Amino acid sequence: MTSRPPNTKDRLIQTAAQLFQRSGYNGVGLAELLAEARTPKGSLYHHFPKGKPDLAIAAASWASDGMLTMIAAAFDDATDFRDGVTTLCHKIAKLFDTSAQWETCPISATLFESPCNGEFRDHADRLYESWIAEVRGHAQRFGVPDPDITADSLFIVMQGGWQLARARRDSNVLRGLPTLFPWGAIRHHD
Amino acid sequence: MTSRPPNTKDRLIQTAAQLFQRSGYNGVGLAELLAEARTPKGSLYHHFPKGKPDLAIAAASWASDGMLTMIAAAFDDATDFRDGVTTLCHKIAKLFDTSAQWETCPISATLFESPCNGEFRDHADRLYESWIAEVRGHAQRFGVPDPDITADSLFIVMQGGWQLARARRDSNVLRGLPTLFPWGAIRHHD
DNA sequence: AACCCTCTGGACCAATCGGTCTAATGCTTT
DNA sequence: AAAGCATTAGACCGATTGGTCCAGAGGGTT
Repeated sequence: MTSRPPNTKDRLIQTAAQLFQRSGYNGVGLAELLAEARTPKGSLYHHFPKGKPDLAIAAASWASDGMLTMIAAAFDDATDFRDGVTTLCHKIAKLFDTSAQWETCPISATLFESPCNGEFRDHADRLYESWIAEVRGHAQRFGVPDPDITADSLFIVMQGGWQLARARRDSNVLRGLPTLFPWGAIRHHD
Repeated sequence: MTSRPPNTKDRLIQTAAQLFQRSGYNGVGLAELLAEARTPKGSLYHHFPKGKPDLAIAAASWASDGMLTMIAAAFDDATDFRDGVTTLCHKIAKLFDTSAQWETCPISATLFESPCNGEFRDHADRLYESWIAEVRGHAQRFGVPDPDITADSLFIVMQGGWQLARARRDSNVLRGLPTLFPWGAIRHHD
């Protein structure tokens, strides 16, 4: 795991991301969160004046950045696009094994059961779209026939794969995803 | 939507399923739930002695049954397996349009952020597995080459597809899933 | 030293949480 | 009619929720 950052704000963000991913936005109380981060309540409302919602946005963004760099790392070292997909799936399978195996997608857990649905939803959409855009870029770079559909498909398969892996408690579901990925069948739908 | 059942217990189950799907298990208070179901608190604890967790299990089971009959209906009227997949995707796209478009998979929303993770998790796994088993049965009936992988794949693609559809607020993502589904590429992974 | 501003520490708050308990209300069976 | 059980109704409870507020600690700058 990442070591505990000395910076109070970052410590809040990271423990929030961690706890929200485990129990969801509404499943984590400020008391638990502050205890875990070893931070008094005053600091929270200094760094995040709007309180819990503010912190949730920041935590989701931080988690999203982690995923972005993981995607980038997988495709930067790849010989072709398919190779990148395979390493990404294995990286995520490892992440699945490392983390508690009942965790949800951090974005979904943090932002998709909010009280103020509007802002949270928009932010979640933007974060997801940034993942897809990152993949799409690499697909284009490797000359994949249909980068848009390809990037969407990878997102779909990874999200669903994580869900099934969690239900089965088996990270091999994730490792098997490249086999399932529709390499030949990619084409536009109306 | 389904009309409000006169039976108090069923009314509790159905409104619970509805609200949990919208806001998650921890996002719904008993006060809101009871008000929506027009039921006093005593009735809840009469029908569900263990309270909220009990009700959540029942609500998830009820929602799961709905999905099972939807799957069965899609494949019973189908000429072949692919046809069944297509109608199922269209049915779910319709469901997506009808329901509020920020809802999660009912099982996941109800059971995956619980306090008592053990029992909830096991129940969620069983419900998901029943969906997959239903699909697998139809795949076998239609002579699909690899029923296990096929059923798993459909689950993965639908779960991920729902997620992307929600992010994009576009049910056509779900309607396009059959195109994406790996019809030719299906084979075993080690 | 005096000042300023960022940040921390935690007491305190109303509101809501899930849950318990008991009285009253039916409906059924004798 | 009387008894008995299933169900409803809601007052009430301690614990916890997210949030406010302010006193003071800490570190620079002058």
